[in-house]
Amino acid sequence: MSERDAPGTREKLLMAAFEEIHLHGFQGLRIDRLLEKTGLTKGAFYHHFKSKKALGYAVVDEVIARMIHDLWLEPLQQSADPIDTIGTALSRKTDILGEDFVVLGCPLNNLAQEMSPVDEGFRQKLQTIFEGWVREIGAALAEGQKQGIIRSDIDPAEAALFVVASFEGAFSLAKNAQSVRALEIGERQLLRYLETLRP
Amino acid sequence: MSERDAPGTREKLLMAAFEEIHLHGFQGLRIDRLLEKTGLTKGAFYHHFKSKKALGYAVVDEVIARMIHDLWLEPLQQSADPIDTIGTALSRKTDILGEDFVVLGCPLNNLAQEMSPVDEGFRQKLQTIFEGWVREIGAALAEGQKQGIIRSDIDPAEAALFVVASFEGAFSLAKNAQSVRALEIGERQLLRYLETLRP
DNA sequence: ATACAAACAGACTAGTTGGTCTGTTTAAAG
DNA sequence: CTTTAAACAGACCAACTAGTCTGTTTGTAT
Repeated sequence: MSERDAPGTREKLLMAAFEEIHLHGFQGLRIDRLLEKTGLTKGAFYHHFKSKKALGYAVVDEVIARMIHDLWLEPLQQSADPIDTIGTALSRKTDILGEDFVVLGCPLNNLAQEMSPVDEGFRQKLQTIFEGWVREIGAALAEGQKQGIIRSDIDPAEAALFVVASFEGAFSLAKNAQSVRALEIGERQLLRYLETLRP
Repeated sequence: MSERDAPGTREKLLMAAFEEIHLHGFQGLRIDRLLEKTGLTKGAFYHHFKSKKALGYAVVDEVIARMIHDLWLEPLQQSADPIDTIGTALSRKTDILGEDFVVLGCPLNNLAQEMSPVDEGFRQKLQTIFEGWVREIGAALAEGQKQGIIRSDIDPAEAALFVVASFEGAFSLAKNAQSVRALEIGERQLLRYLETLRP
């Protein structure tokens, strides 16, 4: 148990920063509060991160990107039926994340809404994540078309974007209403839409 | 042409504040920049508004609420076919508002995402607007059911929430992508969903 | 004309916050 | 055991910004 643990300290700052950003947004993130929360000091922080913005970028690259990957992209990889996979991915959200998490909004979309007009670097990083997300769903739908379990007259890329858009929209409404209800309704109606993609 | 025009000055501040909030968010709104933009001074501002927050509340109540009303609620009132009305309302957005407006995001959703976790007063005001919006679409769909032009086995309230959620979600993606494309795709797929509500 | 209150003008203040800078401690190599 | 650089500690700084406060101007009622 060494007192000095560079990778551990960095990770602690990253995770605490993710929580604080989820709670207050990036601009609402206070370095002092972060240090109080982690029990660290300015010296430690600025040793690991060049600036507050650099911390934000790291949260996007290392925390949020991985989260989307684990919850959405990974399950879609080995999937027989994309519609089923999306359906279970959707319904699992509320269970895994919990109501307290949900009413804070989607971390990806929160940051995108807040920072994309303010900082081009944030925007590009977040856009990359969105694009990858849509691309993978689109690919899964296209694969479904090949297998004949999805109608051939729909555009997989457009349908994929709609899935992400609807999900994020319902998440937004849930956040503002401070209730998971909107997200649940959104999921139900989104599944209804997805079923219309079957032959 | 009087120099002193209280209602005019207030209106000028309101509209400029709306633009600045649309550009930078409420927390990114700078009073000094607002005054520079309007050619007014601190004295004028704090004569008309008790605080920055009071200005924000006024923008929500008087600018954003009216905007939703004019673009969504009004058209739905005298409407024979709600699905058609929603469809034209959707497609008109890009035309009326223009690309420059669209890539800044939906003013309502922007503010909701930013402020609902930060300030309960904002959250409640914005929630009231969202609820009214969903309620009116739901009422139009229910009326459509009565007339037999919409399936009776769907829940109008849930479908209405999904319409708003999808629209806002697509708007969000468009904002982050800095392109109207996502919004157009979202509209197209949303219309596809809406058509499945017909008998 | 005069009084008076509303409508401003603008210098100044106080609190906040990201970032810096000097100095100290730990770990690991030689 | 020394040495050296990474890993901290924490006081301090400088910039920014909402809000205040005193004073001035304008419209208007009497």
